[in-house]
Amino acid sequence: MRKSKEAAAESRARIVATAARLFRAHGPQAVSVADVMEAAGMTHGGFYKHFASKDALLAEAITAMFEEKRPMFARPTAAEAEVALADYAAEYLSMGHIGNLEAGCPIAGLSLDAQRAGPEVRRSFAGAIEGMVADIAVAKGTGPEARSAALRDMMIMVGAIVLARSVEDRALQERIIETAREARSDIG
Amino acid sequence: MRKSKEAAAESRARIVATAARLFRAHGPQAVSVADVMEAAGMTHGGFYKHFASKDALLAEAITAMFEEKRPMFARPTAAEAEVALADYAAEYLSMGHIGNLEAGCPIAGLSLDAQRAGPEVRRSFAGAIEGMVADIAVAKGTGPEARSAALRDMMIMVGAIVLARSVEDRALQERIIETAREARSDIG
DNA sequence: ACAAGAAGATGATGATCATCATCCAAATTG
DNA sequence: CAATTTGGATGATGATCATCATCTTCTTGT
Repeated sequence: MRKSKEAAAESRARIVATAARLFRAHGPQAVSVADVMEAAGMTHGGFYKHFASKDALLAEAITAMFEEKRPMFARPTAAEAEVALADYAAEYLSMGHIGNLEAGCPIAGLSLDAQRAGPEVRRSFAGAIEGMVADIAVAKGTGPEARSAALRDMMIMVGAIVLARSVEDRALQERIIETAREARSDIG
Repeated sequence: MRKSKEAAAESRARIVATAARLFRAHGPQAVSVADVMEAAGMTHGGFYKHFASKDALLAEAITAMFEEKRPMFARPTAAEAEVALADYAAEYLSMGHIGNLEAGCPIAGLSLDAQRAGPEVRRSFAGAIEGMVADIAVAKGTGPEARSAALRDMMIMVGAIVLARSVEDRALQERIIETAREARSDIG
């Protein structure tokens, strides 16, 4: 049955939000279009009324994931950005994040899949990361130095979560997290 | 037709080596058993004479990937290990590595897939990483400090490659590589 | 109010795949 | 050298999936 314009837009948003969770949790290849639609409370049939392809949904879901994170660290001034980033890093480098595939960092959880996907997906991923670098650089001051400092932070955080998730020993995971926190503050 | 004992062992090894390349390059889900067998010069039929399942092959391929890398950094003494690790890091943090999915670092190229796979695969991945941490710690001296230093190196290297591959701008990739090199030497 | 159109449901379709059953020929074994 | 294995080939099988066609029911522009 037909839905009103707002109801349809709501459906569409629900599909994207659901996909953002499921794709991160299990990987896009392991989640079917029907899975997403069912988790969003619909049947598979309506999908192509909203999206041109599964890849198109993935591209949108990726954008949504990054936009969901952005308020946590993006601030207009260096002083505010520095505080926000510190909070974000504290939450990022935590055992909770390791277990939280579903709502965790898309770089740590989806980057390999994005790299292997079509150009549409790759571009949406790359664009989001480039925006994130710029946002984080605000916390690091001005000039090219700030950009490098932002990259340094990001690679430590992403590397730590990827590494920690790959390991099974909980004590080692904690050690990795702790080491990453120290590395971040050692470098400044 | 039946093959001699050595010929069969050679076939098996070729399957593992081929899988190690293909799985890294395209992801295990995107590579079928038939793809691997064909690339190894056989038809799909013989596969289950060698392996219990696709996951069993993936687990073995993962072990093989790590063993292939081990000679590049593992050394018995701290002095030798330090030199070998420096060489390895120089090659690791390079543009060539970014483009070389097929023979690159399995942590940077396959960790998400391993995390999502069955327990057999996860265990083989986790075990290999734990061994690698121990090997790299040799270059960092003794005690728990060495282990942390090894982890710090690893997360920077893995994070840098994951991040660089996710981005499309070549100049930014180079900046990421360069930043990672500096971060490694800043920390020591 | 009515005609046109769109959201979403139901139900194909064609492809791909992991795994299994069989068969064949060469290699072991005794 | 005969009997028996066994590596590998050929060819199902059953499942899953992305995508499409069609139908129904409601919304919306007129």
